[in-house]
Amino acid sequence: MSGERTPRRDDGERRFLDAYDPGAYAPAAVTVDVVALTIRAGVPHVLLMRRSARPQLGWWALPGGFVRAQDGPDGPADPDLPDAALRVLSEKTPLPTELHLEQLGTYGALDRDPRMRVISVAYVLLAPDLPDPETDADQAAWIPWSALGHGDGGDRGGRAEIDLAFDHARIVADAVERARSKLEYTALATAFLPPEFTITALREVYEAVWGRPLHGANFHRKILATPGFVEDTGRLAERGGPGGGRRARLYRPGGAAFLHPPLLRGAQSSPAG
Amino acid sequence: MSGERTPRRDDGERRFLDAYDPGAYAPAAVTVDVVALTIRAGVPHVLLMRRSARPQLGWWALPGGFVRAQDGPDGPADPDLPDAALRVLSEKTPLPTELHLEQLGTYGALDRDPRMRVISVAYVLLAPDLPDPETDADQAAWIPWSALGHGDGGDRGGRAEIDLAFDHARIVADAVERARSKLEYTALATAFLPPEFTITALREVYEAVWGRPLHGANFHRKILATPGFVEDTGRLAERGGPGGGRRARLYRPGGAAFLHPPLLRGAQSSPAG
DNA sequence: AAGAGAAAAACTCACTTTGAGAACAACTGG
DNA sequence: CCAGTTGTTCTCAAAGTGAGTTTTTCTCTT
Repeated sequence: MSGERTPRRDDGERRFLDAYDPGAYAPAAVTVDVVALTIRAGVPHVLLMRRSARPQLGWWALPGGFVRAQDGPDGPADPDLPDAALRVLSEKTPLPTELHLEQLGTYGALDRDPRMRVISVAYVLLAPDLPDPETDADQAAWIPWSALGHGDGGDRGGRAEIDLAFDHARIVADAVERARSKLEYTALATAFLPPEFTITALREVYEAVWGRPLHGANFHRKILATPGFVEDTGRLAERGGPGGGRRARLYRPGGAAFLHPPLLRGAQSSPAG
Repeated sequence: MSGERTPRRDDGERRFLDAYDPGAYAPAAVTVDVVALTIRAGVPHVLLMRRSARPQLGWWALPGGFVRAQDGPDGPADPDLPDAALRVLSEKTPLPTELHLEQLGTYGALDRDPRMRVISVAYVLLAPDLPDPETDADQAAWIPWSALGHGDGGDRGGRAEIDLAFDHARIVADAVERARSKLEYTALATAFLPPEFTITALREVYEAVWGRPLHGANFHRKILATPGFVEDTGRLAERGGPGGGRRARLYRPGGAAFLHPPLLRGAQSSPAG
């Protein structure tokens, strides 16, 4: 059992905490930045905002803001970092009901913000096609990855057309790589889709994120052979394709979080020779 | 090209920065905690320290400390977070020349430290068998994972004998899971070994971290078939096993960071039937 | 020096998974 | 009804994996 070598909190502890002065340390500003990813018409996009304040006024940047460490005039403290990420993002764009949020990493280089030492905790949000942000008109927009230099799967030679503020280009690059590799080992691709979807729609998510075509028949076989990835609803899509075609079966996400075995991007290749 | 929609820094920017007051935000304390992992005699260990200050005086905890946001009386500012992690750890134990350091995640729940809002950036450090910390005698020690409830590969039913301070048990659990999954997809196992090693030593790393035996012959075949995992030195180990046995070939880490295809823990199974 | 036992490395074989393409089924639009 | 399109199933060769056996080369003992 526990407890023998691990003392419990006692009166001395309580007295210490009452007398503690939280001002006696070198502080830093802590922010959260959110890399919101979605897929629109088969093309992966990231949500960016034009900075409306200095520094780097007018540059494209990730939505973000300061973590509320304590209760204050702006509102109550953020209970945890994911709460801060969702709060900050919801202040800029409406949030979908279904979403996946995960921590990406924390960036804290001395010179990453010219104002002061800023430690930024970055989050990745995956969501089905979201409405255009209605707040602030063209101050926020969904930008295709390709405009940031992440066009193809290997990021080979892609040059960015848009420069981002601070070190946000690096953060977006890390988020894109995170999404690409997570699709290999987890069932996360369904986070980009509505509650019910076809295998073809699922394949198009993989193709969009990885930036290359997959073999439809093999993909189909693999998905159905992976336990817990998808679950058959028993129903069919309303219509076939616009130019004809069989109606596709509808699936919903299965319970599995991880894929065993994984769906490797290095292995599966294009149908075109 | 860039620049058309992205204004460059101008005089207004410079004037803004000169007038900026860094005190006008709600601060939080930022710390780094390091989960140092190594393998001693086939058993994975983590470096823990007994807290010598309140709160939770006397409890086992991860080595850590405050990030130096700016230059101050204690020393110069940490240029980046990894620098802070290495500085903090080197203050408590000698560092090896070869090591792997990667960010694990950031923990910032409101109540994780009773003193104040503390945002902690956790790092994982993998290193070959390190000497015992000589500073402070029994204030720091290498503790086997099993004492923390991470004995077997699946963490099924393992109960911790040692409770950790704050949320450090959770951080260690995340680090252990990170190490276990990284061994599947990367060549990181060599970070636990000296510059030259045998395939058997490499297999023992996997067995220690995953907590289960692997099939030696298949492991051998798989390692040699994975391009860039290891590189033959052409030399042999000094001696065979203590009770006889062929001398093993010596390898060094290959250039590859990722394994294609991966070495899955779910797939490979024990030789005993 | 010879032989028993031990460890590393190579080999065998059945089974599974994968890549590539062909075939079949079910639909749309004319 | 027909041509074209899309979803689904099937086939087959190649590659990879799990399990066990065999061969090689050591150490230790007698």
